[in-house]
This record gives sequence, C-alpha cells and structure tokens, in this order.
Amino acid sequence: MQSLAISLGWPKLRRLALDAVKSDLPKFQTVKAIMSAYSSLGLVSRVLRDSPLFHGLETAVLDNMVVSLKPEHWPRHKLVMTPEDTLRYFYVLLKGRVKVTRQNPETGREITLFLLGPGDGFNVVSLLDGQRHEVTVETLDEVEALSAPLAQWLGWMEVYPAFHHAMHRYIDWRMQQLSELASDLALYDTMTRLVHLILRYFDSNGEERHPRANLIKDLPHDELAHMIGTVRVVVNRLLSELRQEGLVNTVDGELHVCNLEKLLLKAEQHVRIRKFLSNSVEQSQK
Amino acid sequence: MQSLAISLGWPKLRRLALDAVKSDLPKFQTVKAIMSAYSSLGLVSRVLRDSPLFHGLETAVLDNMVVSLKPEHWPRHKLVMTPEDTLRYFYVLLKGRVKVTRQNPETGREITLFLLGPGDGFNVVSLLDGQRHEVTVETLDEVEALSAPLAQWLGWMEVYPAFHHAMHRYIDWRMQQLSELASDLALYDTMTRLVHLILRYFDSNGEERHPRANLIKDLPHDELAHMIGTVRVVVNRLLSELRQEGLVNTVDGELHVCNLEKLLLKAEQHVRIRKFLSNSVEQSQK
DNA sequence: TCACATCTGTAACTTAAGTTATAGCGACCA
DNA sequence: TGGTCGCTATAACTTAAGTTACAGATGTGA
Repeated sequence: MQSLAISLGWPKLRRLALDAVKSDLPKFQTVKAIMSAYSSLGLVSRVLRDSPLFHGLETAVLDNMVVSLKPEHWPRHKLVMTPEDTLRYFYVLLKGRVKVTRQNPETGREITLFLLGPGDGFNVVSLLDGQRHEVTVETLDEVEALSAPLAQWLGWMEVYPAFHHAMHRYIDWRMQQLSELASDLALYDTMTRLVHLILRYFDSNGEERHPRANLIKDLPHDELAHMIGTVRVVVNRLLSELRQEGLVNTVDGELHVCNLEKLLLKAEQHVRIRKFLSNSVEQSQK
Repeated sequence: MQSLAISLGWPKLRRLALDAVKSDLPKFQTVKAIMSAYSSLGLVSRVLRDSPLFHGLETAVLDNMVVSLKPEHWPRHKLVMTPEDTLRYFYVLLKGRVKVTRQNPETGREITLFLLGPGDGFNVVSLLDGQRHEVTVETLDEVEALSAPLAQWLGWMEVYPAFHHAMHRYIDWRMQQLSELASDLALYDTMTRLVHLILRYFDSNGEERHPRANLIKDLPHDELAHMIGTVRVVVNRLLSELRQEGLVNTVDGELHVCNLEKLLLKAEQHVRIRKFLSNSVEQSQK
C-alpha cells in the first residue's frame, strides 16, 4: 500500500500515507481509502469546504465526491491545458496558482482571463456544454490539484442539487469577472485598470480577508500586465507612479496598499468602487 | 375577449385576435388561449423553435411554456433594463435587436457586451444565480419580446432536462463570446477587431446563413464602435480604408463584404480565423 | 565565485488611436 | 421650403501607451 501512495507522485499524500502506516490509523487498502482518510484528516477538505464550488454541501456528500478525485501535481510554469483538451477533465486547485490565458500568436501578447487559486476550479465552462475553448492554462507556482472526468462532474450536478446550485453560482461569478475584464479593457486607461486590479485583490488594511487576497501580491510585473491587457514596462511605470504618490509600496517583491482612500479616489469615485466595497463587506460576513 | 387582446398592447397579437374572431377558429376565452393559438399558428413558435434557447425541445413542452409567457413591446432606443432590475425577469426576443452594455460614467464611453436578435434571451446570467449585474439593456429597433419571472424559468429548467441542457449550451456560448471580446480588446488593434466583427457576422457570399448574419449590417457607426471598444470616428476611418482596398462596400447604409479572402488575410491568418470558418460550416450544417 | 537566468527600474523614441472641428447628405415634419 | 435631426465623411491635432534599449539587482546551480 505504501507503493500505491508513492506511485501517486504527490509528496504530501505520500508523506501522509507513510505516517499512516506508522500510526495507529486503520490500514489502507486502496487509493480511495487513502484519499478518504486524507480528506477526513481535514487537509483536503479544508480547502474544498471553503471553496465556492462546494459551498453548502453536506460533509457526507463532499467526502463521497472527494474519494473519486484523482490527485495531480504540477511544477511551476507548466502548461497544463491547451484548447485540445478542454473537453476531458475538470480540476480543483488545492495549492498554488494557475492562469487561464489567450495569446496573440502574431505579437506574442497575452491576456489572462482568470487567475485561479486554491479552491478554484478550471474548465468550468466546458462543464456546461463540452465546446472546445480557445484557452491555455498554465501554472504560476508549484500546484496541487484534484481532477475528475467532466462526465463525473456532470453526474454529481444531477445527483446533488446543492452542488448543482453551487456550480451555477460559481459560473455566474466567473461570467461577471469576464464582463468586468472586457469593460475595463474598453472603458478605462491603463492606470485605472491597474488600480482596479489592486483593489479587487486587496482590502482596506492590506491584510488578506478572503483567499483571493494574496493572489496577486507577489506576481511579477509581466503577469500583472497580462491581467490588465498591457505590457511589463507600462505596469512598471504605473507602479513607480503609485509608489511616488504614496498609494502603494513594495517590500521585497510584495505589493502593499498604503493609502486606500486615495487609491479608491484614483479609480474614479464611481459605481464599480461602491460595488467593490459592498462586495468586500459581503465577503467578510461569510 | 377582443379587449383582452387589445389591452396586451401588442399589435400583431391584437390583429391576430381580431382575425380569429372573424374566422372559424375556436373561440378564445383567456390570454393563455390566445397565446396558445398564436403559437400554434406558428408565428411565435417559428422564432422560438429556431432559438438556441429552446433547441431540442418537444413541441408540446415548448407550447406549454409559451402560453405562460407575457408579450412585451418596446419602441426604438428604449432602456429596458438597468442593473437594478436584473433580478426579476428573463426575456426572449421575437423581433428587433437589443444591446447589452456597460458605460464609463466619467467619459460617457460605452462597450456593447452582447448584441442580441430574435431568438436570443437576455438576463441569461441572472438565471444561474440571482446576482445583480452591472449592465444596461437598450433596444436598437422596435422590439417584440416574451417575458417570464426568473423563478418561472428556473422551474422549467428543473422540470425539462432538455431545456436545462439547451440553457447550458446557450450560457456556454455566451461565455465564449465574452472571452472572445476580452481577448480581442487586449490583443488586437482596432482594424483587426473591426474585421473580426465583420467576419463573425457575415459569411462568404454576403448572404445571411444564420439569423445572426444580418444583425450588424445596418448598424450606425457608433454602435459598431461600441462593439469593438472604440469610437465612431475611428470606425469610420477604418471602414473607408477597407472600402478603398475593395474589401467591403456600403449600399445605402448596408455593409457588404466584397472580398472575403483578403478580409480573412487582414484578420491575420491564424487560429481564430480557422475557428471562424469551421464555425460557419457547422452553423450551415444545422 | 562565476556564469546565467529572472526580475525590476528608467529613459528616449514612435505610433496607434483618440479628440475636436467642420462640412455634407438625406429624411422628416411643420 | 426651409429647418432641424441623425448619420457619414475627412482633416488637423494631441496624447496615451507601446517599443526598444540598457543597466542594476537578486538568486541559483555548476
């Protein structure tokens, strides 16, 4: 059984399995059993329980799903999905970040449609109806994830109404993010877009409140650039400007917000700002 | 009963009702009965049957749904939905076009997220989970539509699996459109975006093949501009250029494609072009 | 500890595309 | 018949933001 766990190639799980062998936990026979134990130990389920994908699911249901999931482990900067295989699997992230992008083959320019972190799922849209999607998914960190075939997920959506509902909520939220991105690109200048980006991912005192909070703070400038549809040099320029005005600062590679009020002001004191504020209040209430 | 139909304020239906009274059709007692007859006469159902929203639904089911829909009639350039009422109704268009937009209150600039025509539905996303959406919906023509409360639609999605599936397909397709828009805005120059727009709505010989075909051909330049995130003057400039190169021309206000090959070339001969071609083939096979 | 890679910081230059302005055309209505 | 309105057409000007180039910082592994 030790070899089983090891063959999974997933360090944490392997370590866990080894521990389990030495400990007085019941002996494991199958991968499923290992996963189940792993889950009941709370390592996996902590992430999943906080994930919007599984929001409102009963523990029993969640556990039942978890045991059918296959662990995945990817190194940094690895291409994990091309348009060709958008039809096969659905993934949930446990650790590390991933970006969903599209490129301009001509110029090499790139736009990040989604930046995903622990608890996020990708290939969400393909779930609805398996159309090929022109996107590329790439890891930004070392990543641990769980996967299952699309059909499996669709099955669960039929069987568990709560899960179905959670998925709908999640897709809705993703769709909103996309409209937000498109509108930003069309309606605002690069500075405003950068400020919007920062505001969406940070909150008033610079501490994280929800998991999404620290998702961008250590990103290199060109990844930030991809998120707002511009290039590295421009982001750098804008950040210096913000730094000089005392709105943000960077401590060894990490971006911090200094003056939220001024930042909000800079993002032109309108609709979407109020929206941002009410959203973060909402988030903190959860 | 005559007065009932008239009170609906829907010219066509009213006319139909009047005809029915004179004809040897069975007498109608209720609005539902009128709608039902209207539908069975094929006027409504022709549009609905071709609509992706109801694709694959049995006639009986569709008819059953239709009788619960409320007819709406709006004049040209009427604001039919603000962010405030994204939570109430879902609409299906029967006639005329509608645009779903977002504005920059500062500059007055506007981006059209979706251009919808007969058979399209709006407030799609709110169906999934009733979050408020920061969009505005406005008519471009005189419009006839059908409406039902969101709850009603959700109910149907639960009761009719085929309908549920059709809705998912539809939402998926909308989401793809949004990613397409965002990528275009971030990755290509205005000329390329304009060409992409034209290519998406026209086909090889300038004839319409699917309902979406003639959706943009008579739009004023500033509406075209809103669709690609730019302004009227620029679109005008670009169109003159295309006209001079003999790629398109305009006959009394209607845009036509002259030279598809060159146009495709101009849209830089890559991925998304091949995709366009295979899409339109797919469309024509349906 | 040197070579190499990855990232940040600036400056000088270029250009796409937005702004403003003005003229003309056709439709519609009084 | 003339006046106003909505739309197209073009030209001159301005600027945001992209490009290219290079220098310094930091880290990693041979």
